[in-house]
Amino acid sequence: MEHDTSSNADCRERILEAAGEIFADCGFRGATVRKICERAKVNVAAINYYFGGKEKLYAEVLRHWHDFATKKYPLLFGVREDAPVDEQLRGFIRSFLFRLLDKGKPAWFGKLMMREMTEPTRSFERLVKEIVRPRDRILASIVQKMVGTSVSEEEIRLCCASIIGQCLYYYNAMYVVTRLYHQDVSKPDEIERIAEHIMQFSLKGLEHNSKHDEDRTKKETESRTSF
Amino acid sequence: MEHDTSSNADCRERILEAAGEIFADCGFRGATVRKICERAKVNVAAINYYFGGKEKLYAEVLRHWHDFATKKYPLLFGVREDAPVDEQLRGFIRSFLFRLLDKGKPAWFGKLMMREMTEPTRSFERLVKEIVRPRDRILASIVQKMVGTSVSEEEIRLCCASIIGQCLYYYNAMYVVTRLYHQDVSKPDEIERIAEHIMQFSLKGLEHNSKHDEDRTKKETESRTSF
DNA sequence: TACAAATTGAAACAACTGTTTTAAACTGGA
DNA sequence: TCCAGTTTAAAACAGTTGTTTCAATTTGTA
Repeated sequence: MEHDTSSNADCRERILEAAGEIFADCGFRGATVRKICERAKVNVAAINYYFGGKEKLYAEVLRHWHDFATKKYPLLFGVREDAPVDEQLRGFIRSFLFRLLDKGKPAWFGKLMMREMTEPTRSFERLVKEIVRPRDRILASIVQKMVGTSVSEEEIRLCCASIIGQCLYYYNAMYVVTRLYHQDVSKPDEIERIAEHIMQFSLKGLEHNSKHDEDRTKKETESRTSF
Repeated sequence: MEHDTSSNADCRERILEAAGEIFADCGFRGATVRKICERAKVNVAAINYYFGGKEKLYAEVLRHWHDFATKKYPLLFGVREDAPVDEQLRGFIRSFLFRLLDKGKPAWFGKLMMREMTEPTRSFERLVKEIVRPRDRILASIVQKMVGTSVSEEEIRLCCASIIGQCLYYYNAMYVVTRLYHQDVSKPDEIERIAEHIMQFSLKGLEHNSKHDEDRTKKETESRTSF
């Protein structure tokens, strides 16, 4: 029979589960097929049999756990698109943080994405096109609504970067935060507190731009690349 | 002769140079002794002869390039400790960004540090104690001066995280920024622009927290806007 | 010059990598 | 029951890893 997309749920599922954890923990290169197979309790040949190789398994893992993450934490955390922009931004930040910091399966995809950003594999291009860019567009449109139309494209990009950067920090520097402050950033209460701080910090950061735009337009017009 | 700390400058130096680049590019696990030796134009046995193994070489590389980075980009970018706190913060941000984004050797240590944070090696503990914690203390004291004494330790930590997070973003998401906006974040002009944005964004973010402190009009007159 | 120590070079080592092979075990329909 | 087709299992494969061995070469010094 065809062993392409959706048969042999048992073994296949077990491999996807084990691979999700191992890839998230060790990265693509650091994860070994033997480690994955041991955790999934299957023979080393199973990965090649079901997925056709380590790389194709990795691509499947990305797909599988992205669906899972999207289902558990929608992009705006359930906030409706016609809600006040402030609420939309808060939803975005909370979703982004929970996807990265929540314990276990929900965070697997976030970790994989993070690894793709710092050391891309062959899946990078697809991920940027299908996942990063759409999300970036949504955040940019939220920011745009908050700062007004007189702010340049580039400054909106910088503001988006400031927001995303604050969120990513808690994942990237997780070991440091733990070591330095003995703070567990994966507890839901803590995530909520962090989210609210980033929300308030960014609200003020954005407000600045919306009031000052006329002073700085002369400096930025040179490098404006609108589409 | 003793081949312990500072002899055989030629071969040793060449290995440190090559290893700095390869480790920064590929990480500890990703870098192979053969790749390093090939670039350094030495035999594969040289690393074990001069440093006693890959791991000890790595520790030496961290030491060596940290000294280099500190010399080229001091912690506050040359701003004196008695300068206005705003200037100190600006110096800190510029130093942090240039250390990460500047091209070639100056960035090697920043990249190695970043890798240590996301996937620690045996050098992690020492780096946190000797480098991360002191730097964190300096930033915290700057932030403390800016927001006043009535702000809790935890809120200062959150603010420091927001500042560092914004800086780290441009390194961690470098591939994404390049792909998404075709923007080269390693050009000095661009780094300066990013630094100034983070400076302004953070100034407002901090101001929010110190809203209840009234006595802070002396050094920030240039950037007072809303409220 | 002579000689012991330091350095280099090529080959080999054992451990580990992803993948393939080969055969045995299982499965479900005739 | 039988038996093709599917799935599992163990072993082996070729390639790479960090490290070691050991002889050849270079170096410093008396």
